[in-house]
Amino acid sequence: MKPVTARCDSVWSVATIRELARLCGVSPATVSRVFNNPEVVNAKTREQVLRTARQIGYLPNESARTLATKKSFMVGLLWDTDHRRPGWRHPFFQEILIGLKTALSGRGYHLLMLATSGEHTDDAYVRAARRHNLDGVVMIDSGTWDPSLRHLAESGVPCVSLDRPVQGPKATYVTSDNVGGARQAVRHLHEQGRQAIATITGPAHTRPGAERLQGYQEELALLRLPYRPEHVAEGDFYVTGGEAAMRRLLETDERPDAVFVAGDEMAVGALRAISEAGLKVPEDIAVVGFDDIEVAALVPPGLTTIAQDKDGFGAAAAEALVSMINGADAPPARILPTTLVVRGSSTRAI
Amino acid sequence: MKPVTARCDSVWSVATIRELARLCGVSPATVSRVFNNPEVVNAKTREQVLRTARQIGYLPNESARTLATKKSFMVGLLWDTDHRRPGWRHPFFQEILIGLKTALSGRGYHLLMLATSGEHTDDAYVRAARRHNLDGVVMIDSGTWDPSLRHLAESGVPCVSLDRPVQGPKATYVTSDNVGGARQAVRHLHEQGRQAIATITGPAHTRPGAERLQGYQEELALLRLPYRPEHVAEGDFYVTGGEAAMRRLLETDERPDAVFVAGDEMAVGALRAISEAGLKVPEDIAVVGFDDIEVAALVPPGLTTIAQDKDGFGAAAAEALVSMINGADAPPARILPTTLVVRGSSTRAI
DNA sequence: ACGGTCCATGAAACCGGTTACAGCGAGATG
DNA sequence: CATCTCGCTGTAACCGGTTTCATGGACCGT
Repeated sequence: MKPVTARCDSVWSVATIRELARLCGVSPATVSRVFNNPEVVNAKTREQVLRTARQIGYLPNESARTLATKKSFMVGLLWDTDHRRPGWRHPFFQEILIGLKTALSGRGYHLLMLATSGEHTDDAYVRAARRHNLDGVVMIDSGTWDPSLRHLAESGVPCVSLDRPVQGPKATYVTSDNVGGARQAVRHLHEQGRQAIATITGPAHTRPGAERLQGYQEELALLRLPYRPEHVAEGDFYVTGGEAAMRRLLETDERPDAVFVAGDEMAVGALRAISEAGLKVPEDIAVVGFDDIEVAALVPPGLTTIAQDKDGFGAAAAEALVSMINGADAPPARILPTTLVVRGSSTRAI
Repeated sequence: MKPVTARCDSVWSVATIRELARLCGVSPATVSRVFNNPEVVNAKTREQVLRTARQIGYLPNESARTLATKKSFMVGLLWDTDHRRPGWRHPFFQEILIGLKTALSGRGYHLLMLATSGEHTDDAYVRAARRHNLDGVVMIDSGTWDPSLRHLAESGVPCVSLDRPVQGPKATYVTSDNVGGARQAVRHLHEQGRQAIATITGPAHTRPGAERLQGYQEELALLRLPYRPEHVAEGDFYVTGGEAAMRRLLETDERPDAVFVAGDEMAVGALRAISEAGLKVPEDIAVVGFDDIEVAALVPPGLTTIAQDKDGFGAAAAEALVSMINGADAPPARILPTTLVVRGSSTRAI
């Protein structure tokens, strides 16, 4: 009998481990073992405990468990609150987020998006991480965040950064081969017969921005194409910045016949500026972007772009994090290869 | 003096409340009060405790705190693992996620994305919520998830669902005025002089899908336009589904001169199908979408659409959740108004 | 000098798990 | 039969906070 679960709130019958132990006539320790170390407990006892647990709806309390073991199985997601710079608000990172969550999930880790409760000290995130017993932390490039990042890297909390280099005993990063990708882009444009290849860059203080510019310059040199500073315009990684930058490029003395844009969002802006100027893509100007976010495929005539391995980001981050959590030293940085995706914006015929 | 922070691992000096209490010559209880109930403790003691806390880098352990208080200040995010249906993977929900996180953050709540550790029972989420002492839960429409949802609504955990109706003592939902929005769309098309207005719907088993279809039908009736079943094609809320649906519409005996598409992603697909068929938007066929996700503004000729109040979703959800957490009964459902955003796809001249 | 408030604090139990260590009984071994 | 192993289980301390309740002292009015 004992229909303890009389009321509809049966679900809320808060059963503790001692309660369950009492019902089974064993000690709490044994119950604990049933869940954490099943093989050491006698098969019959084990079955009975499991059965009873199911009956009364016993669920271990994770807070208590974390308190005792110091493992939370949670990874913190550092969310830049400065919405003006490319943070999680950027479509690229939104697409990454999914992959990251999936990869972590697969390894049994939860993802905690911390409330950045107003306090904006350098160590706000380290503090948050420690308060919550986070097993690890993921953060993305955030321009001027260095102090925060350094604190984290030094704190000993396993930490992987996306796109921004960081090294420490328990800190590493994953990024795309930005230099190589940019070179692919320029080479492709050159192979299409373009000669005056301009570029729209990301903000100079961001790592991807700087590296993609570097790749652009390197490949120009290799191809023995002239480097013209007036053919370099800085954007902000978003549509409007790309549009403005393109307008500036169109006003230069010698109009470019191609432009490598260091981000798809900006590239979409560039397309718009070009069409507003009454010019055609790719006939008058060929465009190659970077990222391969969803819009790239959707905007006519189809944006040729350097695709980043977005699922790879999440997977690599999760893998590095978990290995560090399990005691390993920080693995070397992962530089993910990029691939050229050819669409209409750089080729006459699709 | 006292450069306690000699070693780099100073940050890791795990200070407990008893340690801090000892250093200050007070009891743990007092220290606890300093942080939770500052006004009841003597000003001098308080200052001293705070100072010492800063010196030794004391941080309260949230797990211990949660264990004792049963409040975690965490809200769970239910993440549909079934990637075939419109879940968090859909751009619309990605845009919502930002707002939700921000709104919750502002109220001091963290957002926990739970690992759905393989177990696919109806009550998996209730169990997860209880294990982690979640203060509340947010979930999105997920088609066939009803059992899960019901479990949650009955469990007593404060819970707000996005887009899918649910009612319970601690459960409510927020959604857009899908019927009204659809009617706005149809009316707009009619005002542009269109007569044969078709529609591409979301999957019939989704709530927004059904409601937008209903709005379409209602407005047709009101305008005394004929309702033709062959002018209704079902999509999947994604680009490819919209494209396929549009192709079917183009094959009907009487070709429509306008189409209301119940989602921007699908609308983009529709645009593509139309252009592939050698037709022009808006000259031959006018298109109105739903959602106003980012691409809507980017894809030529600009997608006229029914905008959902994305920030409103997050804000309303957070508000409802927090009020329930604080003891209030479930507030009534919030139906957010939609607004018509006119772009090139429905008007000859922008 | 005395009883009553009020303020500030401390002692100790409690939240719900984990785990080091000790103990016990059964079977194997000499 | 004594002893040793081994498999299984229980005791109790511990994780790091919170909170109830009791208490001690300062201050007040009479």
